[in-house]
Amino acid sequence: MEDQKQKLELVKKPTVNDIARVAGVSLATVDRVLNRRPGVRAVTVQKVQKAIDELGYVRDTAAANLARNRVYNFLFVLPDTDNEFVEAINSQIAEQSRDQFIERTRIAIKKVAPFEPQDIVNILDAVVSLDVDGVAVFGPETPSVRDAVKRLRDKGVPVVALVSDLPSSERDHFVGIDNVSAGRTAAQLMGRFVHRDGKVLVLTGSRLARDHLERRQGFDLVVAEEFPHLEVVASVEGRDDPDLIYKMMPEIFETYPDLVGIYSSAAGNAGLIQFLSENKLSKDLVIIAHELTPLSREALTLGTFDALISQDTGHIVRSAVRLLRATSDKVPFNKAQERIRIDIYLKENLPP
Amino acid sequence: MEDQKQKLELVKKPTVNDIARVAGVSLATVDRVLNRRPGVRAVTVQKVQKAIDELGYVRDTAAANLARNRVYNFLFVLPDTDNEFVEAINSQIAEQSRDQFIERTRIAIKKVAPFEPQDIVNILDAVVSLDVDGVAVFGPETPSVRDAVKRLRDKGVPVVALVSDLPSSERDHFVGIDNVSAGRTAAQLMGRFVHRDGKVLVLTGSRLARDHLERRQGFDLVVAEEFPHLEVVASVEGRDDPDLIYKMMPEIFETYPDLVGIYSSAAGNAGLIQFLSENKLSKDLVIIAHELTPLSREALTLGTFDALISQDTGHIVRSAVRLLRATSDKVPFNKAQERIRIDIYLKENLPP
DNA sequence: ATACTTTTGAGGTTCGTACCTCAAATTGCC
DNA sequence: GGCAATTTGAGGTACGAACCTCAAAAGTAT
Repeated sequence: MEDQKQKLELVKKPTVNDIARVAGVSLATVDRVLNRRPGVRAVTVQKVQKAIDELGYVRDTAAANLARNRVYNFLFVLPDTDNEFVEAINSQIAEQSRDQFIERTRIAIKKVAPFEPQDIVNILDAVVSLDVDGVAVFGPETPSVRDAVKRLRDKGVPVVALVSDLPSSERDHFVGIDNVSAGRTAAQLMGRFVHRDGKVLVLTGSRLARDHLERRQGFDLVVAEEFPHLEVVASVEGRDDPDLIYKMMPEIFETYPDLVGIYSSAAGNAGLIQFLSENKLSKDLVIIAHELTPLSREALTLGTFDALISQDTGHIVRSAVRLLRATSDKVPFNKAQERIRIDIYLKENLPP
Repeated sequence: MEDQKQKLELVKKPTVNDIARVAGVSLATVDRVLNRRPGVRAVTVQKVQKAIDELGYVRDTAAANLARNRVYNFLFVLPDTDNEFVEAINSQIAEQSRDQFIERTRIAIKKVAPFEPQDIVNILDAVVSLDVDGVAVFGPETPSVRDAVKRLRDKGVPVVALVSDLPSSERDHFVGIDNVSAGRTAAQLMGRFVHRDGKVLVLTGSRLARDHLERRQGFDLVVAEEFPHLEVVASVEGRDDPDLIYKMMPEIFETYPDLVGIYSSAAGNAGLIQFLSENKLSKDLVIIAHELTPLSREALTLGTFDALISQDTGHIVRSAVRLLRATSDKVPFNKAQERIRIDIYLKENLPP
C-alpha cells in the first residue's frame, strides 16, 4: 500500500528563485528588495513582498552568512570585580567563545571599573569606531549609561542589558531574572522554612544597584503579606565585600539576638559563611542566598545555607548571544527559550 | 599606534583548502579523507589528519549541509494519552517544528498506545525503512523496547530517551531529569514546609514506570534521613487517571486522618485538585506535585499546591533535537546546555 | 620493462544567498 | 516624440563544503 522508501515529509523551503518566479521579476530585483538596496519602484517592491508572503519565504541565514562571509563581533561589558558571579559569567563567555567561533561569532570582553558609570560610557562610545555588531552590558542604570546606550542604538548597534536591567534606556532586550520575583521567592522560602517567631536580616549589596533594591522590595512584600511571624529589619549594605560583611556580623548579632533568618541578596557570601561556621550558627538560622557558585554550593551542601536563588550564567550568556544575533539579523526569536528562570536550589537538586 | 578601524579579532577559521595546502595534497584527497571515502593510502590519510589537527580545522556544518542539501528527519515517539505533561511536550514539538523547519530539520510525531511496549517496538522497527535520521523515545524500559532501540542503533540511527531513561538499552543520550533527585527535592521541601508530626502520602502513577519508582525512592530516603517527624505511608497508584484519583481520595483520608502532606509524583493532578478544593483541605495540607501545567499552575497560585517540581518541556524538546543532530553529525555538544534542570516552582517564581 | 591496479590531482557543479556590472527596457518630463 | 533618468534583467563571482568525472601519476606484479 505504502511506498517502500518513504520520506516523512517532502516539503521544501522556497528560495529566492521561487520568489522571482512567482513575482514575475528577476532574481536581481528580488535581491534588491530583500537587501533593501535602492533602485526598485514601490510597485515592484510590493509585488515581491507579496510573493514572499505567499510563499512564506524565510531567508536561509546559514547560506546568507556564508555568502557574505559574515562574522558577528560582539562585545560584553562586565564589571571588573573578583565577585564569584561575575567571574562565572566571565568564564562562561570564555568557554562558549570556542563554540561560537565555529558559528561565525567572535566575543570580546571589556572590564570596567565597577560603580564607575563614566568608564562604561567611554567604552560604549568607543564601540562605534570598532567593528562591533552588538553589545551586552552588565552595569548600573545611571543617566549617563542610559544615554550612551541610546546613542549606540541610534547608530544601529544592538544592545542587550545583562543581569541588571536598563529599562529606561532603549536596550533591545534584557537578559536576566525579574528581581522583584526573586525577592518574593526568597521570602516565601524563608517564611516556610522558619518555624519560630523572630527577625530576619536582609544583607544587600548597594543601595545603587537596581537588582538589589528590587529583591529587597519583593522580599518585604511577601513577608508582610504572608508571614506575620517574621519581622524584616533594616537592610545591611555589604557592598559585595566578604571582609566587610565578616566584620559587620558580630554587631548585627548583638543588635538582633533573636535573629531567625538571613537573606543574603547580593554577593560577598564568603564573609557570611566564614562568620557562620566559626560561630556554629547555621543550625539555628535559615540562610537563603543568591547565585550558585562553588562557594555557595558548598555552603548549601554542608547545611550552612538552606536554599539558593540563582540564575543560570551559561543560559544568560547563550541567550545574550542569540538575542544579539537575532536583533542584528532583524529576525524573530523564541521568547520562551530566552526567558531566564529564577532557579531555586536545595542541596537535593544541585546539578552534578 | 593602533589602526583607526580595528577589528576586535581577525582570526579566521581554516578551510578545506588550508588543509590541502598544509598537507601538501589536493582538495580532492582532503575531501576523500574528511568524508571517509575510499581510495586513499593510509600514509596520506595520516598526512591529512595531521594537517587537520595542526590547523584545528572544524567542518563548517552550515556550509556542508547546504552543499549536500541535507535535511534532518527526526521522529518523536510519544505515549498517546491526554496527560497534560505529554500534551505539553507534544505542543512544544509542534511549536518548535516551525523554527526547526528553517534550520533544515523536520520533526514527525508518532503516538503509541501507552503501556504497550509492543507498539513502540513495531514503530522502532519500521523506522529503518523510513528516511529517519534520529529517534526520540518517551516510553517504558522493557526488554523488548530495549532490544528494539539496540537494533536501531546498530543500524546507525541515533536514539535518545525522553523523560524516562532507557539506560540498559544503548540509547545515545537521556534527555530528562534525575528522578531520584527530584524525589529527594520534593522530600526536602515537604520536610521543611510541614511543621507538625504526621503522615505523608505519595501518590504515584504506575509501579511499572521507572521515573515514578525513582521519585518515590528518593523521597523516602530523604524523609527517613532528615525528617523524623514525618512518616511516609504506602504509595497509592493513581495510574495518571484523574477520575480514579478523585475516587480514591475519600478512603485515603479515612485511613489516614493525620495526613499532613501529599507528594503527587505523577500525573492526574486534576482529580486531586478537585477533591481538595471540594473539601477545603488545602490549607491544612502541604501538597507538592510534579510538572508545571495550566492546571498545576493555577493550583499553585491559589494555594492548593505548595510547590511544584518540574522540568522544562521546551528545553527537553530543543535538547533532544540538538542531541540528535549532534549525534547524527558525529559532532560534540555542550553538556551543560543539555542538562535538564529540576525546577522548583513556588507561586512567586512562576514564569509570566 | 610491461601491464595492471591503486592512488592522486585537476576541474567542474551544486546548495542558497550576496553583491557586482553592464546593457536593455521602461518611465517621467518637457 | 525625444531625451535623460530610473528601473529592471541577465549574468557572473564568491562563500565552504560535498560529490562527481576523468586523466595523470605512482605503485605493484609478472
